[in-house]
Amino acid sequence: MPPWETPPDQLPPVAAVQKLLRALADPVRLEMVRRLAAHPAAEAPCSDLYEGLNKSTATHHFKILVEAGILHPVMVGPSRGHRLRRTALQEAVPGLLDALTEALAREGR
Amino acid sequence: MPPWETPPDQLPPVAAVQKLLRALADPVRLEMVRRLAAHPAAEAPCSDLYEGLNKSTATHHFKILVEAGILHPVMVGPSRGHRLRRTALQEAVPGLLDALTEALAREGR
DNA sequence: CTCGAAGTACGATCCAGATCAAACTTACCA
DNA sequence: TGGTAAGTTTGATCTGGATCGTACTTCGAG
Repeated sequence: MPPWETPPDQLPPVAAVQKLLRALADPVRLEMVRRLAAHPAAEAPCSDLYEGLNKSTATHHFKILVEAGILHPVMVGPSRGHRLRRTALQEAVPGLLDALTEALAREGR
Repeated sequence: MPPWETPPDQLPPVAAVQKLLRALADPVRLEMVRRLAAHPAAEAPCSDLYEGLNKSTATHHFKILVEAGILHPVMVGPSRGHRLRRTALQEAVPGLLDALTEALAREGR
């Protein structure tokens, strides 16, 4: 979907709470976000963020996360990837991302 | 489902993050929780928490919220109702409920 | 004891969305 | 200039879960 890399100013706005929750409520997508959040750069190529999934299914999930304003599609080195929109999320729903990642960590994930 | 009122010690445990998100990701249920959170006593009869819904559909949603550990079925005055399990939730996923209610309030809801 | 109001249980329907396979696109590398 | 690796697109399928109507339960008021 990104011809090269989407300019940060024409990214979709972070969605409303309800849509955010919908996006995060899927186990596959939650895991994607968890891995990105764990990543130091909060940035990774697509294939690092899932396993045991058809590629087209992964694309489907990425699209939902991007449209919810959670991920930013970027180029990571040679291949495509995504960046977690930490500050935008923090602005939209302060504390949400932290609450989730901490709780997931405590669950042993 | 409650013969009279469920003893607090045999309530279902608060579910894992993923299941919590699933429970909250539905517009009807999110609104139910929002109204309860807004309520001073965090407690209300069923029918105060939704509108324009078939009663059996409402029961369905309540069941999901109870099984996720978000609500506690109780007697509110003469009729049945639910209480928001604030402290249990705060223990399980600190900050989540606050983050959501604040963001919803800022959305104008 | 019956009536009505408030929820619950059950069964049926219906649709969003999760999944996959296959074909196509792009970019990099030999 | 192929070839391969990584994603995307498209189209099809299938299932979880949201919804409703109807019947049943329970409680309080008369």
